[in-house]
Amino acid sequence: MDKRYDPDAVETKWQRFWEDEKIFKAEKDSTKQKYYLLEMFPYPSGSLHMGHVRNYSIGDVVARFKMMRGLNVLHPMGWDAFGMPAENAAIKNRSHPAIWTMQNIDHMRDQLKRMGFSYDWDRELATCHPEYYRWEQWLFLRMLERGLVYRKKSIVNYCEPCQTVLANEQVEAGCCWRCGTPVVQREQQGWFFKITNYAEELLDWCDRLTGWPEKVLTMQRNWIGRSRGARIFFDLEDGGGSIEVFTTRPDTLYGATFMSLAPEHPLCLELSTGTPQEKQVREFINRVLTQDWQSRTGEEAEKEGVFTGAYCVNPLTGRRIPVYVANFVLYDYGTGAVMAVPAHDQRDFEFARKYGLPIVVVIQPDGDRLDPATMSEAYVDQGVLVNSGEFDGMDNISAMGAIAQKLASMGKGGPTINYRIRDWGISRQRYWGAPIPVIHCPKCGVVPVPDEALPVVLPTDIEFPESGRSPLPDLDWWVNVDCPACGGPARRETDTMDTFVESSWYFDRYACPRYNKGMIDQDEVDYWLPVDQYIGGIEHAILHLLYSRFFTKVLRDMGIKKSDEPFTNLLTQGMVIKDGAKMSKSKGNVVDPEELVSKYGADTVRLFCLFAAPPERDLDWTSEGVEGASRFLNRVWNLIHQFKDLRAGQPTTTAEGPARSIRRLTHRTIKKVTEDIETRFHFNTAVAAIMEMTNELSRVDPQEVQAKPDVAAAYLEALKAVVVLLSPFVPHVAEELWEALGGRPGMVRVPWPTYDSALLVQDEVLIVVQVNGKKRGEVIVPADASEEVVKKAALAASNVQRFIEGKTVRKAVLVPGKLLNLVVG
RNA sequence: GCGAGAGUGGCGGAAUUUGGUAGACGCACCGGACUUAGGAUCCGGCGGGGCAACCCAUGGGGGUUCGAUUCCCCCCUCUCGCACCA
Repeated sequence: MDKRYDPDAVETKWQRFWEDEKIFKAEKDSTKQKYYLLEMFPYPSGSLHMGHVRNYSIGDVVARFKMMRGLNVLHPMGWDAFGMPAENAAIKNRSHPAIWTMQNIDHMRDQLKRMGFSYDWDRELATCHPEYYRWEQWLFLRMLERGLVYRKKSIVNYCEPCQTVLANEQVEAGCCWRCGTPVVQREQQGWFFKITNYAEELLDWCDRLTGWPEKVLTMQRNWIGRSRGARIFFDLEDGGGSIEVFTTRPDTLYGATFMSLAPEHPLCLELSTGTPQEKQVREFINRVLTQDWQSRTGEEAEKEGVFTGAYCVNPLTGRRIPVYVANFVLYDYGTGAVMAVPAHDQRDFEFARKYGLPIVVVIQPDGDRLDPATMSEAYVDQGVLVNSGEFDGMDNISAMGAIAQKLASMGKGGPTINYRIRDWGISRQRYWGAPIPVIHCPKCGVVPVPDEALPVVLPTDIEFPESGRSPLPDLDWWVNVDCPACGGPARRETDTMDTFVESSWYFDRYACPRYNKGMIDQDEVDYWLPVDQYIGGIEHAILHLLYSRFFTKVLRDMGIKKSDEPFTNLLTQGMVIKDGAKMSKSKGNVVDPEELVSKYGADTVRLFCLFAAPPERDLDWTSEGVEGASRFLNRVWNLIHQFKDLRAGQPTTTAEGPARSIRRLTHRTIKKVTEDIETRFHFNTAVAAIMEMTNELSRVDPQEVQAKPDVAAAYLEALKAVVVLLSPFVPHVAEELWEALGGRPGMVRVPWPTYDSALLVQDEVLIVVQVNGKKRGEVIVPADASEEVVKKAALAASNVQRFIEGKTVRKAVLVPGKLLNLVVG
């Protein structure tokens, strides 16, 4: 394979070598600094797409680079193997989700291997394997013991086509994150993880995740949504308890003139039942609750409501205020009830105007007097309190605290912090997922499956029903069990866990994938975790990344993991675009990686992915660009083969001349490539620098290389550098060329080159001469020339003279080694 | 509406970290060489205007500076995220 570059032969050869030699096997070694590099594991959908190839190519550069830097690198791969597409495919092909999944895994594993990624395949795991999810079930039971799991009846998001409940995080703009169908609300029993217990910590740590993109942190902060305010109890007029509200504006309490409840709020019906309002309230609630999400919350949605017939009492004014049901109040947020202050909240203002409710101004802006009768919108800014009893005259910011304190002393509420984040609903009425390990006993209630009975294996000996409905509830032999507590007849839980549960801790399991004495081998996890660099798509900015952070904190608090956070650094890569749109089957613009690899080889495909754009940006796919990458590799191949028999000693040159220029080029490029990879992940500019270097090397006269020993030595050093610098990007062809140059196979064991800064300095430098900031000439001066010397040379340049003729040089600004600006006037 | 990011040749993108020759590298295109042939390869050109000296040019407008793609202010456009959050 000497003459022509044959990617297929080269790649097969080296992939076999890496596998045979177990080059990428990672082992704990406390004497070495570890580096845990992780890319988000794929869902085994059938075959690799370009997004995967890009993600994993980026990761592979980092992995190989860190290996060459001498770090002990853990770079694992596995499968996010539970999930709905498997069920859909099973229905379509009259097959079984497990078979479909396993076939896909086999195919995609081959594809990954064909790409030459540096994974330690001995650590491969699949989340649908009972030996994986048994520990997830084990953790579920521990969380249950610690009160971090609970079951409740609640109004949940339900996706009809997917026939399952969705967590809040899994609803995007009112639609299912997976299939895009609008979700409907449903009341249902389900299991929840108490992520709200960690809301505060999850938020606080956002400030300490300095290795994460600000964009992702902002999204997480908004999702958690902390707001400072007060809780306030409004007693119901007719005895019978009170309505609790949360408000960020306790300073406006004296202006609260009515109360608004979310239609889902149980009090709506409770309060109206038996009153003349009952019928109207029922009709209103029914209408709102059956409305789809779009029309209820869309921009044009009008604020509407109905009086419930009940009154409650403003705790500070003692005034009775009517209780309304209002369509714009969210049951999910705060307490599902809002004190309405029409003068100082735009929604309440509109609502009050519509239904003729009183508007009381309690905040007056500086130098203005608001009049409820003439106001055209709510006043929401700062001001001084009026109509507020003892608080009159106080600025509203101070009043927030003062009023909250007053409420606390009255036992009617007090200062509080509210979070937007809800608990994580993990129940899924689906088959292809990890069974929730509990048993329902008519006598004992919910009984945990005993640890020794784990795993609760998902029965695979089933006929998958065409309806798509989970077969589990109908599997009598599986469902009917003896209660572990009383021994009486009982039923298994038939909900399975949200598949995001599996992906919330797989990175821990990679540290000890075959450990069978527990979920986590602490020694291994303490050594490898946290993940030093995580790489994946931005689409997981909230879901997966937030859940994983939560799990890490739970495991830490259980004492089985030390890290506070799972991922120290996060890189979110852009999408792969073609013809201006994301690659998708429906758009018909998909490019199949497998076809490309068989046409050009994996190295070319990898190189293009890395060269065409920096990782965080979208990558515009062009077939011409791939051709370009392929051409470059051919040029490198030919260049190396032209000189592979060159024999030369160690380069030692220091005197100016061709050898010195070549060495300067080499060391300049080493510096550039190293910095681009290490500090910025700017692989596109790193590759560009190597291209520039090879371009310059091919311009050197081969006869001169052969004839002069010092040039030959410098040239050989340069060629080796090109190959080494390229090796993280295009590892197969690099190994082949390295071997041709007499190097030992296994380039990740070759130390990454360092540059000699002494070689970067030049004896003579080019100084750009500007006159009044515009370039007027260049001069070459000795590198150590004084300002006087440079100035003299500059003034002597003929073009410069034209621009200063007849004028005085008022000032000269010298940027050493670069530029001289003459200010004339 | 709010928040974040981005606007540079025909295209993808450099230079923004530290203000210092704008357009690296690649693609496309044009010309040439080799050739029976070239869609292979190699060499050269390639922001716009001008014969040239030069002038203009980094979304638009202002500002700071000897000097601004880079810093500051205003505006426009695009992308992404959130969107009645009380």
